[in-house]
Amino acid sequence: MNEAQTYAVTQGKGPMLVIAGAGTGKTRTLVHRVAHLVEQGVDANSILLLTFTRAAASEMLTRARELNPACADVQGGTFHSVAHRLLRTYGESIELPRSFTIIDPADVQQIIKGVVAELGVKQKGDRKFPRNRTIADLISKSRNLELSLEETVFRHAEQLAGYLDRLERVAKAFTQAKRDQALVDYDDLLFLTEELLKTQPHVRKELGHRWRYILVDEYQDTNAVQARLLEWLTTEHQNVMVVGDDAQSIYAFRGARVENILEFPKRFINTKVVKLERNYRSTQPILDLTNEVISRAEEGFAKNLYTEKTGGVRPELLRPREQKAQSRQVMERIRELLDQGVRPKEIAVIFRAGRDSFDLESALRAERLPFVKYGGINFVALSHVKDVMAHLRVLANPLDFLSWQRLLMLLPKVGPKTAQQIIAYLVDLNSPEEYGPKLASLPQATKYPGLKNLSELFVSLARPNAEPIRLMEEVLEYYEPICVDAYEDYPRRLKDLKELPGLASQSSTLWEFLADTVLDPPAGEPGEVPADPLTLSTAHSAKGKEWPHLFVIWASEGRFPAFAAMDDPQAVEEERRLMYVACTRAAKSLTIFSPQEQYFEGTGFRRLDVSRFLDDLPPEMLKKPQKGPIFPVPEPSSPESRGSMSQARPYKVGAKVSHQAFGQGKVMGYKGNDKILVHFGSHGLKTLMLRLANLSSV
DNA sequence: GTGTGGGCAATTTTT
DNA sequence: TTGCCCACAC
Ligand SMILES: Nc1ncnc2c1ncn2[C@@H]1O[C@H](COP(=O)(O)OP(=O)(O)OP(=O)(O)O)[C@@H](O)[C@H]1O
Repeated sequence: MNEAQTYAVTQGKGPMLVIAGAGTGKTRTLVHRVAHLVEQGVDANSILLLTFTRAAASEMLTRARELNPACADVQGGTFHSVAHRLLRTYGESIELPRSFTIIDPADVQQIIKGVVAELGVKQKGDRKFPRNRTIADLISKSRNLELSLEETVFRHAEQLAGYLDRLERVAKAFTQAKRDQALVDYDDLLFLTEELLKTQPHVRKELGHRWRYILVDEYQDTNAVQARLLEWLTTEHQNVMVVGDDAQSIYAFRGARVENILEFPKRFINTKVVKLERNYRSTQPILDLTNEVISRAEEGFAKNLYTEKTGGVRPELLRPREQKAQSRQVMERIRELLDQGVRPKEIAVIFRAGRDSFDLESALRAERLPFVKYGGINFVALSHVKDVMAHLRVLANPLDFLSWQRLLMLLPKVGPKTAQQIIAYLVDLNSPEEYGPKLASLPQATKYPGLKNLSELFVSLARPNAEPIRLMEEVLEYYEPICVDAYEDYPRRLKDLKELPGLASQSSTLWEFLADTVLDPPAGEPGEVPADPLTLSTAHSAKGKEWPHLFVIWASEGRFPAFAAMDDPQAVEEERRLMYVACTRAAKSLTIFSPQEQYFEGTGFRRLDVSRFLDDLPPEMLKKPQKGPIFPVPEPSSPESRGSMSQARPYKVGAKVSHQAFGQGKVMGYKGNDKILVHFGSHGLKTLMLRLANLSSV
């Protein structure tokens, strides 16, 4: 710990703000402070650590425990998960039903869909009517920004202004539908908790006593209601430490307010402000690049990070012709690193959007290189997984008609109408013991034989204290035949379902399991968790992490920044910060790929420029492919003809050449037309793709 | 009312 | 590649 870090770690009571750039040890300081407090005799139970993801919380707590085993009892989680726990305990005092369940964005969209149909606000053939997803995002945005829907539409979706009155009706009906079914969405968790703390002084007091120290990581990405929650939780003692970096604020799109961190000292009087400037993560060449990237932001961030690490390689920009060539080149570079003895765990590939890695994923699978992927679609959003979860959700919440509808429609000959008719009989259900008998005695029971099986399932599921894994096993046994019937591609889906018991076994109660799957969806693809995988991650999901060797792909205009962001200057600035976050994850090497072309349905290939965030950087900061046709050998015009064009053998056998990673070596020969054999003193004989190696003569 | 197949558009980021 | 709408057959 350096001096500034030590100061932050050892400060006594009162508010503190650590605001500093990437890799300066903010998170580490937070962890050490937790351990320090415990060392000083603070009860671990009375410390609350709030983080951006639950994974971050458990990682930090693990690190704290390594410093001091007594940290095991420190409380941690996201704002959402802590809010959930509070509502489970105290929710009844604000008239929240005990049986409330949390819904995910897909459920929200389902409810919106139902509401739109019910209100009849969408005219037939109206092509411009916003998608359910768009409406859901808009409503959430207006809540998080705490603006009226009108204001939100006006600012962020002007093209929908004509639908405003209808959208308002949809929003209202959506709120009512949630209330009727005791459903709580992500935003509700925060706002209901605020209501709880605001209206229930005894709860506030109790919590003020329970949590004497509150620490928050990534504070730049919190929204207005989260900041208020923090104030409510700390009114009693003001022992609050927040850390963050305004230059890394990347969630404004969902209502995060960078003002939270900037104005923290105003909200908490006598705040001690700590700034850190020494970077412990990256080499100087990487910092030179990232400092430059962020210095070009409109806000003019004054970041001046330095390191005492010496040496390091210059970040490099490569311009593959298109997606396939990009994947090939990334694979090639990864192979080189692995050949040098780098572990896959030390390598990550970062990109803007979840789908940006699809092509690379197939390449990795073909080469049997194991990887984990963070970001993009998640496992619990798969429709067959949701089918299964619906059966468990109604066990917890009898009023969850959304789930009833879903599971009823799985029965043969039951569609939306029949499901609604059946649901009309289910409204007075109170507890799972009643489900089986009720379903069996339904007037529709004879006409729809599926109801009998369902009834039997619920008879055996009606065990209030059963472990989630047991319940899961029963539901799966029931559901698997349905899955086979319902989906053409059932083998793949059955394979996914096999992962569910494992997931369920990690929670000890049904409530916990349901909340966990929604609040902490398992990352990436289900199944085998490889021992030493490469990491693929969206830039958002990479926040707060680091890897020795980093590749950023699709750094081209239209992809990063995304087309969708390009006509809103504020969105472009957020993309810039996102690029900064991406690049600052690198410790030792940073290689950026910017494909020159992208294929569009219909119009074919279109040229893409280098991302504006990286354009015009001096070659001292970013090594670029040489311009001009001579060298490196141009990409073949189509993947099929690969190799056949590179006739050039630019180095004589025996010539001395230099390579970015391997240093100096001697050309030993060629392999085919596109591979060169070079002997490097320290690294031995290497076969390199001529096109990618970027050798230079010495 | 339910099930199915064709056509067509859209596709950022996440607790 | 998915997901949604629509028209049509049972
Ligand atoms: N005083 C120190 N001595 C040695 N290593 C340190 C020190 N402080 C931080 N580090 C290391 O620097 C790296 C970055 O630290 P950390 O993740 O805490 O930074 P951060 O400020 O939270 O970064 P970011 O904002 O980019 O997420 C980590 O590998 C950490 O172990």
